[in-house]
Amino acid sequence: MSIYDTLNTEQRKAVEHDKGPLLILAGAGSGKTRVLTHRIAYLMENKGVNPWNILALTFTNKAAGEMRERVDKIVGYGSENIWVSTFHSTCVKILRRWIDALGYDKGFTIYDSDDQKTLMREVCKYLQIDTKNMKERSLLSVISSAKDELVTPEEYELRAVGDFTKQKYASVYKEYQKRLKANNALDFDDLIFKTIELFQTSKEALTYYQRRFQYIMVDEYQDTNTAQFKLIKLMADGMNDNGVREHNLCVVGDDDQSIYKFRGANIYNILNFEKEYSDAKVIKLEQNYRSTKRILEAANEVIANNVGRKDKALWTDNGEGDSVRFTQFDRDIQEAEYIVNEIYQTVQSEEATYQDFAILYRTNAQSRIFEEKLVVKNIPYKIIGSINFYARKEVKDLLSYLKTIDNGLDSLAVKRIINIPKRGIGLATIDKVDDYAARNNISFYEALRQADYIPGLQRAASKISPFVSLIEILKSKIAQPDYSISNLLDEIIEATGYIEDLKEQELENEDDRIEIIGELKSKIVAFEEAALEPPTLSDFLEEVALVSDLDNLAEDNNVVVLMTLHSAKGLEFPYVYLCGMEEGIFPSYMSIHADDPETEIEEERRLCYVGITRAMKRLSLSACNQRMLRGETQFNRPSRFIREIPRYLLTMEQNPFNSNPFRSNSHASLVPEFNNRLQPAGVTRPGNGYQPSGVNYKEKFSNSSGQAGTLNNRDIYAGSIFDKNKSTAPQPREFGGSNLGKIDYGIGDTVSHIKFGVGLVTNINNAGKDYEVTVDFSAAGTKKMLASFAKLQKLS
DNA sequence: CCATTACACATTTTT
DNA sequence: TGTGTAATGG
Repeated sequence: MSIYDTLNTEQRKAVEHDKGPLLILAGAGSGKTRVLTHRIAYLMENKGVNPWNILALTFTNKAAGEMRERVDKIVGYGSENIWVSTFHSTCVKILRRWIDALGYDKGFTIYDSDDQKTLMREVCKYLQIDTKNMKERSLLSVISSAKDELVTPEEYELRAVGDFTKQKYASVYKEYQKRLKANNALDFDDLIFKTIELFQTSKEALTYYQRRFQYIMVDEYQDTNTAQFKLIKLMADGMNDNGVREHNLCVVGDDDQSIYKFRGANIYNILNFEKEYSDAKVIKLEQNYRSTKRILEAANEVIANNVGRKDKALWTDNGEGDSVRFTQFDRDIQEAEYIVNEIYQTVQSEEATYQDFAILYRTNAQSRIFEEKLVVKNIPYKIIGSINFYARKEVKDLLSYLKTIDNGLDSLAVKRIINIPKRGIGLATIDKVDDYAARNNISFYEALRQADYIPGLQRAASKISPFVSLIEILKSKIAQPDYSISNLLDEIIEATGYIEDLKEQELENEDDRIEIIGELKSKIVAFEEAALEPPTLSDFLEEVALVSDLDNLAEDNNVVVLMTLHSAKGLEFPYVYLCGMEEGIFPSYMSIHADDPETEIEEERRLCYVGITRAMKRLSLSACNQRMLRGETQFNRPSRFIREIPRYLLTMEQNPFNSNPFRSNSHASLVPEFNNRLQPAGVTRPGNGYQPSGVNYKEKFSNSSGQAGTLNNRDIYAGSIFDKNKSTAPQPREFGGSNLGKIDYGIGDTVSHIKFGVGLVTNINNAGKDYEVTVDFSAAGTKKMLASFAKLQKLS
């Protein structure tokens, strides 16, 4: 029995396809990762393909990591030579080696969206652009789209002739790009763009990678943009050793799960793949292994409302399963309370554990209310997205120190920290230094070093020099062999008094912030420990630039996860709650009122399809008649997507709280007209006659009835089965983290530290809200550390 | 230079 | 509602 015996016919066909372009249309849950990994194994084992010649591209680190793991498992020897990584890190790897051909330094830094915005603010200031009319974000998205479409600033300028606005954009784009280069920095889009530029500039580089990557595989192909496609095409266009162009390009995707058009994903990459490669073979994977029949049929019915999709019919051998449930609540708080309570009950009954549940919503703003209820119920949870760990203030500050030490050319980082903690260096000073730097064509940091010569600085210069010496000292430390990145971080925190400064500011969530610094430290230590050779500071900063918190999902084990539908793509959960199924929320107000609502609604529908197909066992949909949005109450009708699910698949629940008898009547008009088929039909797709009205219920309701204004929380909660008084409980943000305030060891105890190993506690001082612990480590000597920070484990 | 306050603003966002 | 930026006065 071979590993390929477990594949179905189509999967097997895909796995055994070895030469020439291949498009795999893989429906949700059809085992596409399995196919990719098995195909890699097959190529190596049966076709003698050298692992060195295989490239597998994904969009997320998580996907790359999972594929790597699975490939390692089934391939065995030689798997480490297979190049499995994300588009962006692939490009970084290539650029680190060759980018000097484009006039950049190989030690370039990568700017995240925050950095981009800061840089854009500088650009706007310089070009005297009123950011009230042209917002940084929209300018950045113009530039991003240009880069996605491979339009250079020069080309953009040429195309802008005669169009005032576009000319403005062109000058912004030009200046922005100029400054990136001056900072020796690339933004995310540049990583792709510059790699293509490299390939077009250096024949040597292109040929090198074409020869190397004889077999290319691309996951989530529907999400590729024009630039990414160009990149793939360039690499896949090489000749093999016999001078033949084989185009051994295998792309896997699902046009129904294309949900990133707003970010430049070009759906025609997948729809027109066969036109681009006329000899392409197409294989459809239509058997779903994930969901029950009912869930899958609901998904199929919804997505069938889209036109212009590749014809597909997902089916499953799984059981019928429970019926899909749609629950209508009066208010958003009830929705949250009900769902959280149900999760609690289900776990109590030992039917499931917390990690089996996902709460999915359209916008991040919807998470808050669930978080409140989860805290009250003491249920461990994790919110994905909203604020990226690496986007937190404290983390950005400390990383900016590391960046400054690593690459003085990154002026953004230097400017960020020059007055953190406060050194009495203000905007006026920074402007003067900036001026001087620009005039002398040197970097901001270099200008700081020459502060004494900058005219008009007198007093400020004396404040600058200690900062420069500090950075120089730290630079010399990290240059020493055996001096680790975590040592450096400690040194930075100590030398700058960062934590003390944080405490002095007396911010309300001080503990959280300190905990976050501890987390950063752990991440650095973990990174250092995972590396085979001691990693450089640049290595670490690069890693940081390319990770998101979705990547760390596996770290927290038994928690309920909350995330947007976008973040949920590629994941699966036994129990899925799809909440906020309301017109104006999902589909979003923006899509309903877009210039081209048809297209935008289709993207929302694909998002809905993604959401539904995340569920394995049970799917619960819910909507609320009224919800608080940005401080005002909104009244929304249930989502059109609910109506697109045939009635026979759904169990309807009306306001299970049923606390206020008159309410259920007053809202009778909110019950959607359903696709009233009571029996399954064949391959039907009747238009159900529904016309998107685009009219928010808010108008209708407030015109026809004044009741809304007379209701308050008390009315709704009267007779509630839940205790409303609990909702004011204190709110820890996440579980499993800090033990702040209590430590389980004392003087004389033996403890272990993640890095320093085992040691004896010799002293403990009460340092405000934290403890300063002195430990005598057998290997590392005596160290003083903050308890919240060091995460010491008691051994005896 | 820094703290306070007023004000605008708010889809989704793998990297 | 709640956050992050711009304007203001000390």
